[in-house]
Amino acid sequence: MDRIEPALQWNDSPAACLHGLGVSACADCRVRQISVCAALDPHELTEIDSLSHPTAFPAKSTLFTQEDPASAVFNITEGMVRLYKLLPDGRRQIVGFALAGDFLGLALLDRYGVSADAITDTKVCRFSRSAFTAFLDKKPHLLRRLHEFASHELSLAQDQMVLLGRRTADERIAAFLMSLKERFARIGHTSITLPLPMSRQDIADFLGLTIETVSRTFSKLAKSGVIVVVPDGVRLTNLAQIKALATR
Amino acid sequence: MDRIEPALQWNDSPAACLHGLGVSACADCRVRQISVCAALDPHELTEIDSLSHPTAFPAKSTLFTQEDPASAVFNITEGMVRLYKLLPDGRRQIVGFALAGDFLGLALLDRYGVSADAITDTKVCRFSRSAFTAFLDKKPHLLRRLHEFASHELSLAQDQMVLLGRRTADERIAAFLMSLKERFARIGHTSITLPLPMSRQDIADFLGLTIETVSRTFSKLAKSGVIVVVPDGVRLTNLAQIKALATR
DNA sequence: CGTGTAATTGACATCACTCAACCCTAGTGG
DNA sequence: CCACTAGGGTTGAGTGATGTCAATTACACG
Repeated sequence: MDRIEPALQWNDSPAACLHGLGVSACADCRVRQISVCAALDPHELTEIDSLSHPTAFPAKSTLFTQEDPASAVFNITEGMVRLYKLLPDGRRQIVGFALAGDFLGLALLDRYGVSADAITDTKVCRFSRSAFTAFLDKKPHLLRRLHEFASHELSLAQDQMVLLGRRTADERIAAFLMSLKERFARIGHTSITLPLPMSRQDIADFLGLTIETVSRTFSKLAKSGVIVVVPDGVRLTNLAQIKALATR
Repeated sequence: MDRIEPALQWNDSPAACLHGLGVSACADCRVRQISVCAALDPHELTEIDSLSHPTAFPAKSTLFTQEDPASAVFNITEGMVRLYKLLPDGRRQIVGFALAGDFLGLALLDRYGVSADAITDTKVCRFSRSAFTAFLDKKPHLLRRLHEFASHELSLAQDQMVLLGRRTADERIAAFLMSLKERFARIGHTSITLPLPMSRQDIADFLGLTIETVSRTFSKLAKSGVIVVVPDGVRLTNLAQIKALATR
């Protein structure tokens, strides 16, 4: 499932860099077609390849925090990342889960504004922000693609506002499962068994609930036969029902 | 305060168009410096001027709804607009209030995805989406500015997720007042008396609360001397306290 | 001076939260 | 091989912040 060219060895240490090993990552990048890079022609691909620093982050490591100066931007090629904001007293709101094909640092601002941790082992193409923006200045079609990505993010954020402001716990869980399922489908994972690599606490902090409410709601849905809770995931046994809950 | 050139007569009917009356709106546009148009040089300004359809929407009229094909984009020059999403059962989440200088239709998608109503009498520069995107294709620096606007919107949306997911009613109201005050300051209104042209129901639907909770919270803050509720607004008599509540 | 709409206030209900106990699994070390 | 531990997850009992329903007030408008 997670095919990696034998020559393409990813280092386990955080921020390990493969650039300069004679490995052409872009040429056989599995997420190229769905990432921002789809806007680039073969020649441009070799150009950006030379700017790219393939990097691996182990599970639970930090990509950046909300106060960090945004020195780099990231194209996720594998894994899952949580993006979140912390309040001074420790309350946390996860604003999104980023998957393969997603781009971090869209805003191109001086500070990230959100923190990002790898949930699973994660691989990214890292670019220095200055190099990336310089490249961007020469490639309006890439900027256009970046804008489309940002617009899509904004649209997801608006959906999440509806969820957080106006939906019940049941509906939040159902909508979460549906949207995650759709996102996994987009990157080629179409099983009705939905992997949930994040913790219950992560789900709670994404949905504006407590861990206990998340757990109880899973149990309730399981008892009514809509889902089956399995290790590190759920089977969506009654999709119609979940969809009904999610869009109600 | 709301200076209008005498020659620049705005029609009261919805979607009234002034283009072709020999009125050059851009030349003396009050929001040019803070809107997306700040990216344009004088020559480009005359170009976009010829694409612009100055339009007035009376209070309570609809600019567009979430299902509408996005045939136009809008630059708000005056007034206030609510942007919201409706669930099938009528629950509503306001995802933002748009003020002078804000741009509607940033995503450049086929559907708006959100609905927009004028709260006060509102004036906009309307552009057909096809004409605007065609213009955009020739002006990468305008696209860059549009992207900055979208990124800023995304950042606001993330802040709103924190508010909706993790803050108490008191904190939501305080944060709402602070952020609205800052936005009004940006467009030149710096008084400690903050106009609230939207209804309590609008505020409730923005903050994920009920109208009663909004009303009670205003009363509570007023009783503790932090604000004074006045017709169509509030006086922020203890800014430090409000800021403390808002950022806690 | 009535009428209608928005806002406020009060009384009560409820959904989700808090606090606490318990369970399950994986890892560790005897 | 099994006892022990630690961390994450589940479940239960009780509480509380916010929602619901209803009555009252304030204000704008004819």
